[in-house]
Amino acid sequence: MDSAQELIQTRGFSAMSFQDIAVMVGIKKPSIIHHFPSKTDLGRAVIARYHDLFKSALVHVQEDPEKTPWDALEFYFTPYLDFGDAGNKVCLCGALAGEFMELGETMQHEVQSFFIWHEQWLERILEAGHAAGHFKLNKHTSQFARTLLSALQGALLLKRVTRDPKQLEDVMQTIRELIAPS
Amino acid sequence: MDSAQELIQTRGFSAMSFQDIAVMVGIKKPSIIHHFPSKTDLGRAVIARYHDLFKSALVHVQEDPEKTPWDALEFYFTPYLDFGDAGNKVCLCGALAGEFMELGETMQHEVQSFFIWHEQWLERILEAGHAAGHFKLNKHTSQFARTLLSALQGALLLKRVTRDPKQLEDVMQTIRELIAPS
DNA sequence: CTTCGTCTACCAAACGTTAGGTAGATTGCC
DNA sequence: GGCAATCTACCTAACGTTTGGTAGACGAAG
Repeated sequence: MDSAQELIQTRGFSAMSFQDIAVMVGIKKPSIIHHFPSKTDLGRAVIARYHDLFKSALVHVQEDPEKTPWDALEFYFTPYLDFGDAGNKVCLCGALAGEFMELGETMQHEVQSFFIWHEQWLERILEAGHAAGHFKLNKHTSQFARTLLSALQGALLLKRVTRDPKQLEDVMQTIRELIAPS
Repeated sequence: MDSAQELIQTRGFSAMSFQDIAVMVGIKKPSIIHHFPSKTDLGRAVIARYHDLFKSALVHVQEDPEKTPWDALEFYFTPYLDFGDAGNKVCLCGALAGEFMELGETMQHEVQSFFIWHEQWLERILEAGHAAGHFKLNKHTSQFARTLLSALQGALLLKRVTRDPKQLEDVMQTIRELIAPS
């Protein structure tokens, strides 16, 4: 599943094959199919694992009373920054969004849930930070959460294309300045 | 080329095949290869045409003395809005960015040029609007241009995934409010 | 003795690409 | 004007490879 996820993030779901994974893991193709009977099954499993990982990490930092909403937001950025070790990895679901119409209903649903959950998490964090006076925001919290998520996903794609790590850092810094109380 | 572009925007470059195009156009597969000897050739041609279309349209509105920077920015949004007629089309280069590592050097360069040019165009418009007092901006025009482009590309992807046209409208409205002078 | 993970050996379908050829329009030359 | 060479767009047929997926055998472990 690690190999599958990496292949999706770097080359895309359509371009990923059982054979590619087999070579990376060191076993033969049918052995992989034994565990994931279809490509869709493998895709679903990878997305579900990815989603759960984010969920537990984000909920954890959100419920920690010692963490400010700023900490939560910075923590939200870090996994995206960490993708930078390879430099050519984007968010798993960002990659899948690019070939969304090719995914089949079940996987489409899973990607959709990922983004909807993320949008709502961001909105909650923003609202909590606003209520506590940490963030400066107008009333349209939901729209701003959408913009933030969009910008982050777009920045990851553009970072890979332009080969400029600053692409992501600039976007993050811009967001920080936009919500920092004057 | 119209069919090829539509297929890339909806299903992705890897998933697009000569056969698909052949069926849409009504001729046979090798006849298409007669015009575009390789899949890469076809891809390059489609990107170049797309890039030129944007370039001429954007430069035109930029140089029109009767148009304010606001008009230019709104005009910049419209082609992205027009993709909405199908509802499941994203920016051509946004789709290609998702499978960037699978594209081969020549196509990678073409996609890269597209985004770099766009980023610079946006920066010029923002700076002109700022100088003329139409926009409210801090000094980091380049970073904001990057954020704007990222948000736009991300919003197009998310719109298709969430099946919510408001996804794009919300992002556009947020951007307008951010740079509108108080 | 059954279950599990892996294997070899296949399959049909689709892929990008090549080869060889046909019909019709265009062009240069007498 | 007539004629041959060339070009263009398309065709059928097949190439070798890769795809997702299947069937059945093997050894190890409980």
